[in-house]
Amino acid sequence: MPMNLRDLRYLQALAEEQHFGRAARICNVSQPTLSVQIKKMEVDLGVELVERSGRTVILTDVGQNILALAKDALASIDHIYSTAETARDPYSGQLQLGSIPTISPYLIPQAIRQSKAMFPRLKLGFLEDITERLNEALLQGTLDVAILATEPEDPRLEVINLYREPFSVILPKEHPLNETEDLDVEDLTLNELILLPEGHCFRDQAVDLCQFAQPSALHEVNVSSMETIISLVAAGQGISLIPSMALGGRWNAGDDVCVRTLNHPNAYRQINLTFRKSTPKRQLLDSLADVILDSLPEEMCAV
Amino acid sequence: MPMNLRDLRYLQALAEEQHFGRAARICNVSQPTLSVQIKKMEVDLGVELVERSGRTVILTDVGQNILALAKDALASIDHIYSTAETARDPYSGQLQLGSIPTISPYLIPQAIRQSKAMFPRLKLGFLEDITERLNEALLQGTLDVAILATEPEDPRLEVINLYREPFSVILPKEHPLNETEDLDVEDLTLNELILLPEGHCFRDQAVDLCQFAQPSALHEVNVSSMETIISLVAAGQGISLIPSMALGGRWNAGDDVCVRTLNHPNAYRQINLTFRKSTPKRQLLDSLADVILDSLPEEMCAV
DNA sequence: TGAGCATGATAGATAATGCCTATGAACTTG
DNA sequence: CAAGTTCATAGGCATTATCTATCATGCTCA
Repeated sequence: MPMNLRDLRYLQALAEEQHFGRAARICNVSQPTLSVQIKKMEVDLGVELVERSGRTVILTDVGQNILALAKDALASIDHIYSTAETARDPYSGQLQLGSIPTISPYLIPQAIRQSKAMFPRLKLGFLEDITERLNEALLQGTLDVAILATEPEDPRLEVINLYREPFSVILPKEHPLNETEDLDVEDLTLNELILLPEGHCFRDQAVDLCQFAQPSALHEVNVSSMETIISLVAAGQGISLIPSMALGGRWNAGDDVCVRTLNHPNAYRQINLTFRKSTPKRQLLDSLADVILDSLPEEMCAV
Repeated sequence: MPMNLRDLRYLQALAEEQHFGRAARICNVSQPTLSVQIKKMEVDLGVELVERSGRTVILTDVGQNILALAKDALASIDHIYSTAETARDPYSGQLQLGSIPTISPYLIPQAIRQSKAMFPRLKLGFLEDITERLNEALLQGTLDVAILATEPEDPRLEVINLYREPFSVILPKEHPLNETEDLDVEDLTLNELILLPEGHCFRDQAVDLCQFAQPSALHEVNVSSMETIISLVAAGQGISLIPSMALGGRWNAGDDVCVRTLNHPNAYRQINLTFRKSTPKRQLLDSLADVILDSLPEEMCAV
């Protein structure tokens, strides 16, 4: 009586529910069935997987370790089914797409609309989060692809380049810098600059670009969207760097903010699709890249 | 009829043998059994896994992809059993140990002898190769631990520091440099130096240390062991850098070579144990590190 | 303290699944 | 074209998972 994938699912459910009856219901089997199978695993492996002492069912240390491996195995199995589905029709199945907050509002709506038109059989899921957590989700398999502005560090990940997005400086209407001809990085002073909080890759890139002596002395503003920052600038609270697409159409709008370009060769970020090298959806992702590039505004230059 | 771990093993055997009958024999089942189960997988997944056309059985593209995932799943299952065994007795089971050529001859024999004494229930396997392939084997799960002189790049790997091993310069008996008081890095000239070929981390570290303007102009010698290099130096063919342990007892031996220390703060390498963060054998590895340190010659300083 | 309830373990019957032997079909080869 | 390989199919058998019913344990609260 060797171990079985079903048993691993039972173990996973039991760990989540901490309750034999509920776990069994989730697995659509009776409680004795689940109890017997767990017991069988314990005999087979020669270790105790769950502590039945007291009211709550808890996994033992070994149980925890084995559960982690069980999840790996089950993830591989899920990938097998997903691979098969993708092979039957590369443009069908599930695709979980992630994106960072400084990209999603300006790119995702159109991209999703276009994708639905181009890939009608595809079930598209979406998740917004910061780069670090999106990378984790990619590696874990929760996500199939993410739109990011940084190169992946993990060797299991790969990219398709999409486009370069220039950085723009935004200033209040009445700001003295509006008089200067060419706007330089040195003109952006540390105590005027409003940036997104830690964790956002755009903040790191802006700080990198400006090469502040004491970046830790930056005025902290706890905002979570570029839109809020634009409002703050419009209200005369400071100046900011923003990715060009966050401007929407406001290139020289009659708003309360002025938009200026920055005189620096590295004042841009490279946007790309990041995904697992081992993904079976490579063909779909190539097409997705095309679709995204098609939905770009004129100002962005594909690279 | 959901997929089964046994089915995955059948698929693996079939891919290896490219023959239903032989694959079945390896799996200890009859040929029809294997045929039926493969067929069932194909129906379940809705894709063709093997091409039966002609004399040879070949996996389809999808089959190849799915096989790779199947191997991942099976590896996780193996790890589950290994984890259970390790939990029953941390000092039992299998341990696959790897090491690079510039370490193994001087460390492994004693280390293995001591380990066998300290962990009598442990089945110890050994593999010598260059760093790159050992790292791959670690990630793939073929290897449990490797003794390396470089920090791992992959985030899934972790280290236990063992000791610092100084570099020594070896010179022929009659070499002019034997007259100089303090031996400096600059004294080692590019056209005299004999190093191991590309791929050996010790070569890279030696080149790094010397900071040659044109490292590509190095005189190439296709030797595969430090011992050969020592012989070449003894024969007056050049000079070399070697890790101290490669000297054995020959610190100031009556050989044909002179051993000198190098006047440079970075003239050493950090030796450590590298292993998967997720290993269940952490406790054993900590003990193994102690055993290895105990078996070191006096000159090495544990760090 | 003891009845009642919740929870997991056990037992025996039943259904599903995988396996084997025997045999058939297709293709290769001499 | 006949013989030999090789894989697929069929039908019976054995194993295994599952179910319902029931028991054992321990907690809760009057």
